[in-house]
Amino acid sequence: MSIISPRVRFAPSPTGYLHIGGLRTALFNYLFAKNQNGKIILRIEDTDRKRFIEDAVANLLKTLEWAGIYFDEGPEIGGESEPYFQSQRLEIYKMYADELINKGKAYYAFDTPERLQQLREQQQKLNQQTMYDKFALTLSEDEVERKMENGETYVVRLNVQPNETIVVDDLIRGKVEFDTNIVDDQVLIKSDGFPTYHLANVVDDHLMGITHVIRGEEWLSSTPKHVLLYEYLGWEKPVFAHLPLLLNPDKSKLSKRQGDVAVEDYMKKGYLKEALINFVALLGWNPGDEQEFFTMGELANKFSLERVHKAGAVFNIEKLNWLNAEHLRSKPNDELLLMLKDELSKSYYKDKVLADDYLLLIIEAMKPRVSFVNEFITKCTYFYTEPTEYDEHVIKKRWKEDTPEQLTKLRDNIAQLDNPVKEDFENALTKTAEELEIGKGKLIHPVRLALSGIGTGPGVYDLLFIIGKDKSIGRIDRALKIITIPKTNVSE
RNA sequence: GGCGCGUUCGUCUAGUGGCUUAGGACGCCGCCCUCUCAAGGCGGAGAUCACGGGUUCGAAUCCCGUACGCGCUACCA
Repeated sequence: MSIISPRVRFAPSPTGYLHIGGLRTALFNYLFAKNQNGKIILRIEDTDRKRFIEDAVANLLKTLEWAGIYFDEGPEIGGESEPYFQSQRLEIYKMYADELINKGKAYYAFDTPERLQQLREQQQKLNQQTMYDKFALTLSEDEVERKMENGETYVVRLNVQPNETIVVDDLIRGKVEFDTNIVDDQVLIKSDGFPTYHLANVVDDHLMGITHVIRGEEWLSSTPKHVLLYEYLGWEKPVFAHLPLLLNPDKSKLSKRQGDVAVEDYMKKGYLKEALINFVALLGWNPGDEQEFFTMGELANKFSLERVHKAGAVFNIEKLNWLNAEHLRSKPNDELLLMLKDELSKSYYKDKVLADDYLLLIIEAMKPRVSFVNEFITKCTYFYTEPTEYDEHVIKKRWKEDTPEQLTKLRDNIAQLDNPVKEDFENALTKTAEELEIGKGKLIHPVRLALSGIGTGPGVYDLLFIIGKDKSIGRIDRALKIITIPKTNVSE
């Protein structure tokens, strides 16, 4: 006898892109499966024909793969529970709907949308829960048969038995009770023959051997319907775990308008998958100790549903940015090189020929100063092109009356260097300062300005070495020509 | 309106009756390091634990109520 290893599923509907909340749900399912040595299945819930979107599935698959979430079974992978598209499982749902009808647990209904609408409005006016009034149950068998023969459109509805209490035992929230008097006779099969989510997800979860249903909290309210379905069909229920929602800064459910919600948006903005995964994992889950930086493997090792908490979490971009920088810094330089080259090929400097060794020097120098890969370019354009203008504030602060003379001297000393390394530049600068009997700062800041055009960045000796002797001299000469001393800088 | 869920620093969170003068992280501020900016190190401000009642010798932690927020309330998922 062996303990049944868990089987979980991620069951998105193909809406065209992967929502960040969907990524979180997928991730928690994935981490749970990995942690428990179980299997994770991808199932496409495409039962809404009105919302069919071309290429949505391909997109979903691509994004999930980018994120590093891999499935044991699903579209393109296959598995013992094929097919994994609900739209290809229509006969199965029909079969179980028939079984429910035969058991008296479901029934045909022929109501017009207009009548349903009216009913709803009436109930709302009376401050009642809006739900179907079981009118179709008053029809005689003959009437039903006649209507069917006439080809009237119909739906199949769940026949909820009144005056019962349904207890949903949720792993995260504990026992949640519902009164069946306010559980609606949910449509199971729509008039187009497609099942609704409620029927399809229960049937598939059972047939696919799903042991744990891990999904967003928005499903908690309809779980009693699912529980009823399991009971009416005589099936064992899975364990339910409803995840807290991801929220906008104003605490409403995370949505467009208030920021990016598609995983692809974050891909495009240059976020690392490692950072996004790490960040999203920490939204609603914590390891119980003080670790914040995680790799996917570490997450899988430590993950447990018991440590998922109940309240919704605001998506806090600042922390994501910090994690992105952390993950970026944790990467080896040769990996960053590949990423930088890719970024470069899409940039203004795409036609520039740059040696790997040169780029590696930039990476080394800029690594602690960037949060995103593209900042290896945008925060230090002076490594790719000569500065054309010089920061006025820096000129005002650092470029004094005697600066040109001092810089010229430094330039001359540098010119004498033969194949200099970083230390040679440092020695040259120290020597110049001594000869001039001035502090090194008098030279350092103007040189930086001349080389980079700005007042911040890596150490000047690094700058000199990376940019190189000849180009450095050229830039100093150019700065000497262009920068004029503002009146306020003239001493006395 | 009905039903359900939730509520600890601005944000993510620790906390499961005494270990808590409520801990950590992001962000913010300061100091150190230092040629600048970062990174790093150190420190600081920041939460009457939504509110009101209980229970208890003792409650952020248990119970009840209220408020607020959110979700669901479709032949969407």
